[in-house]
Amino acid sequence: MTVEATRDAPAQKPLRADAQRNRDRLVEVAAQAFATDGVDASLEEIAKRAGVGIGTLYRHFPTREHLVEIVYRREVEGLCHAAEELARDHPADVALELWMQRFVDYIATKRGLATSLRLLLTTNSTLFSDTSGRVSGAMRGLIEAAAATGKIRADVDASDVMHALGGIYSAPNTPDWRARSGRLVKLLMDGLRFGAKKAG
Amino acid sequence: MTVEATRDAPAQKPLRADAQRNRDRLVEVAAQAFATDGVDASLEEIAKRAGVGIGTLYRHFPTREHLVEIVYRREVEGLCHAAEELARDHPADVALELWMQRFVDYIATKRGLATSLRLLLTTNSTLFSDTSGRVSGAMRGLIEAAAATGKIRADVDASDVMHALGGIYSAPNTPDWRARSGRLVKLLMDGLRFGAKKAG
DNA sequence: TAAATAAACGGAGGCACCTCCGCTTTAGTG
DNA sequence: CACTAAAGCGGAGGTGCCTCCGTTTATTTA
Repeated sequence: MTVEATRDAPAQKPLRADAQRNRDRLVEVAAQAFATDGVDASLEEIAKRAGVGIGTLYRHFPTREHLVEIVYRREVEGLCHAAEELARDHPADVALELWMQRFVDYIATKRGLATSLRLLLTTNSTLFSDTSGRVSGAMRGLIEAAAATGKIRADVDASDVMHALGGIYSAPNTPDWRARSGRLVKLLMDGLRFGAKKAG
Repeated sequence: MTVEATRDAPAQKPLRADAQRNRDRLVEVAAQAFATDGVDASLEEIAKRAGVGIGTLYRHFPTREHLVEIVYRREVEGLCHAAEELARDHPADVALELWMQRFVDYIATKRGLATSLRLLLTTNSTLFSDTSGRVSGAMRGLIEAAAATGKIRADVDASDVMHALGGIYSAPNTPDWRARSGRLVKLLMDGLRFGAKKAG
């Protein structure tokens, strides 16, 4: 109840240089750890690998969920950024294919974080809308570009493709999941290329 | 991979007398502990208070969620049983009112278990359908009885009342939540009694 | 009732969580 | 540069989780 310059605009002031460094390092290491060992990766281990004390980790991320959320958002960010980059550096159909392969990795991560994410997605209502919108937006961009340049058939849209990728979300857990998903993407691409420019 | 009389009909054989005793005791104590301290109550403490070792607790309930689920189902069971009992021992409108007061306790518990339950309800798909059906069924019985005997107005049904109680679920967490909910029930009952037998 | 056996018990031990607070580092100021 | 306040660091320590396995107890059989 102490009255003390209660800040109401929480436009967080920039972190001190060392703090920012540590924070970045932590997220980096955590992303790796979650990917390798699942959401239950030891936070103490993460702190150690990032070369900081456990206290530092907890100051930056008060709960495991905070850290998971940051890592997940970063993943989404990376995926969207990759879309732009691939679009710049490759023919539209190749960009789309490469991106979908990366999308498989994203799903893999998402599955790894499943338990925590489920909770986060029901709790933190903005998380779902933020991320799913961004991802499908990135995909739409790639598809429209590929269709516009005649590299893939023009009679499909982003939601069709997203739907076609649905299988990746579901039937899981086998050790060959990743390989299978890769093949699914290839298959889908063949289908998309078939008939390109024909229907135009 | 050892082949060894794999039982396929898991009609669980009755527990040994002492085991059953311990199990009952654990659930009892856990219900109390969860109500008092929330879902994060110490399992070791629960075991101790139940007079058993922590190993025993874990043998019966491999995870905290198992225990939470059992406690929750027991709560639902109790609530439904109370409906029958109250209906037997009181005039229909009084039974309904008393039952709704108890319903408030149930909601309180449910809120206490919130985090775990949310996870359970998205994971364990039968849990939701089982319990919500039973509870609203019990309520419907009481309401129809009260309406049939002319103790409350006849132009409402169970889903109306459930809806009217919606406020109890939502706006929460203030220390006077329970008192407020109690008043809400009273208010609702007055409304239900008003016009009884008039419209018949 | 005594012996045999399957079921259940319980708590020590190892690991992870998370808080707390004395120490260190940074970023300003003169 | 020297100084200082504020920001950040880190890890010891107290607590809870959960597994593992030697010991105890209920039940069955003779």
